Amino acid sequence: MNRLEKIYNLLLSSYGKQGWWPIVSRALEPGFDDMGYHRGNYDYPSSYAERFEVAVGAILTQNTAWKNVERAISNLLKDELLSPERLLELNEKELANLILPSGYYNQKAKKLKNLARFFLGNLAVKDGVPPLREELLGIWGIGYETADSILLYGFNMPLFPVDAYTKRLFLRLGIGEKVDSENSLSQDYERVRLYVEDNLRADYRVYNEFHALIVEHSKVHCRARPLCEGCPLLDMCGYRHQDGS
DNA sequence: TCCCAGGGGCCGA
DNA sequence: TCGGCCCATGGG
Repeated sequence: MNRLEKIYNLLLSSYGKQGWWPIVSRALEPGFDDMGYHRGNYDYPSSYAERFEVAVGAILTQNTAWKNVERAISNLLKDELLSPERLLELNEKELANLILPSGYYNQKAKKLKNLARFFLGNLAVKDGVPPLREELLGIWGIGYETADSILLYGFNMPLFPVDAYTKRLFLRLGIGEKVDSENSLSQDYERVRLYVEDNLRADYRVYNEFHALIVEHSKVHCRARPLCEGCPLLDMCGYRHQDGS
């Protein structure tokens, strides 16, 4: 077992399966909890509408707490606006107003419009065929992490999204040669992504859980101001924590 | 009051 | 290429 597999197993046994990606439109349905997290079924998303919802969420959650994203998505669902066709019928101001709780609403309104145009213009996506990563990256408003999140969580492609949490965690664990910055640089991004994909089984369910587990771990223990007491990775972490433990 | 949150684009050096 | 800045609401 390599180091990354060990970390994965420790996080999984500590926090359990995370049930990502939450599908707000299915909250409280059988197999989903009140937030839309599934209960161990990786066959979701299973429809065009659900894949689009994942992609919308991936944009709305950029540098934003999911709770606020949930509010924005609920606003769209309430008026049955969560489809490429309906989103494009809105003008940017109307859309911005609906997604206001997610922050950056003017930028994100533009991004969602671009996303909707892409979904409408790509017939294969309608049948569940994943778009090319390069296609997504060509859309204004979709960067590396958002593209990989859409492909992993929306289309079950084995790509590992690298977020700020991952870089911070790896930095503290001393993983990787030159993960020396918490800033998002494209070279750093690809280096970390390939490192994970080279060291974990190429299984979308593994990447799904690992990314979600890192987010959870980063909220509970490996926060900006770390809470090292009780950290499941403490034994293998070289980070000098300041809580005296 | 300040920090942080499941980033990305733009611009000047 | 890179560093700095902008975008913005909401919770702790």
